[in-house]
Amino acid sequence: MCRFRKRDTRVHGTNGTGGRRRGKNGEAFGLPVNFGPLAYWVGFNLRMAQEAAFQAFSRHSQEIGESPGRFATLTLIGRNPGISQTELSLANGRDKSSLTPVVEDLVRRGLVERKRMDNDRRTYCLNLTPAGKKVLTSMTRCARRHERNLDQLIGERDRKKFVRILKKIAAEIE
Amino acid sequence: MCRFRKRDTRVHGTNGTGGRRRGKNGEAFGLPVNFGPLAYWVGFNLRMAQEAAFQAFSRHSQEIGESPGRFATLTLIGRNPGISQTELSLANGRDKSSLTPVVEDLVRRGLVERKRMDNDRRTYCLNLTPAGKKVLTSMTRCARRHERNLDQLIGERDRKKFVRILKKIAAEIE
DNA sequence: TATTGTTATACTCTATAACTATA
DNA sequence: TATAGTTATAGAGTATAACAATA
Repeated sequence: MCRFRKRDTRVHGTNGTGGRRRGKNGEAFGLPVNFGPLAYWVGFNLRMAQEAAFQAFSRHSQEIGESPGRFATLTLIGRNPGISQTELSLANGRDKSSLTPVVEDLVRRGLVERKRMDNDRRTYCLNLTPAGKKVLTSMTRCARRHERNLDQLIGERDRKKFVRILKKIAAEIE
Repeated sequence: MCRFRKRDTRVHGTNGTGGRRRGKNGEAFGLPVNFGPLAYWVGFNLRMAQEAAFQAFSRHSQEIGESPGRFATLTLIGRNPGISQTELSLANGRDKSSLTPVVEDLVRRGLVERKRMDNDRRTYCLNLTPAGKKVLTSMTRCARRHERNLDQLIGERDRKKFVRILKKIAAEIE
């Protein structure tokens, strides 16, 4: 039988008395969910924060028809003219094969131009087209707005340290 | 023509002189990639840190044959005995349809038991089996190890504030 | 009519391995 | 042999919409 859901009773130990209340038709009354150790663990909260921030940025960037992933790619190409696909894939930590369809899409839409290197015909070098630069500019504007929102939540005083910790985790965890 | 990749020259403005050096066979010499504003933006660093931490935890939890996602699900069921699938999906912010195959898998492997509610035959209530509790225990041990690694990077002094900021982002961004 | 959970389906992002063309 | 990039393919994780059973 499973009529009521027992609440976690670690604090008071009133075994079996604290049921998840439901109406006579079984609907929950919004008894809060117990997250246990997830509530204070870094890993879980890191994931939740990242997902929320990513979704918010997704919504913003949808307005100009690009995805967050495209934004990082365009920025890296813009900042490193002539970068190769392998270098690019190393820079954002993905396999080169994952980059192929992305670059293909950017080329097809006229945002990126791809030329063979003169002295190594295996290698492509990537550059933004004028159209690509324009898209990058508006995505950057969009990202700055997003960053301002984040800054307001974090507070200017803590921001630097916060980013420093994030970098440290990215670089040094295992 | 695209023989050398021009380096971003914002600092010195030596237009065209700083090429990405390559050997005569075209291999790069490890000129560092310029990340531009990505280097200090919260959004990008949040993503990088989360991915690194997630992967590290994935490797740990693979040793006991579970994925990070399963861990959150098991914890929530363990902490909220009798929780329904809809409540569960709300608690970790996914659609209920995404939960179906997960719960199915956990039930099939004997970690979770699923019963219809007496007073609402539409609703399932979920509970851990003894086997499920055992798996949760070893996953929790594994997660605590991971958390200790993160704590070492963050530092005990900054940890609380760091988590507080993460929670704030997750709850309040947009 | 509304809600719980399932199904069918599809999309995004990613990786591995085998391949090609060049070196 | 080794490297740059492509292809074929697969897997994880997610969502939407239509649906059946129940309320």
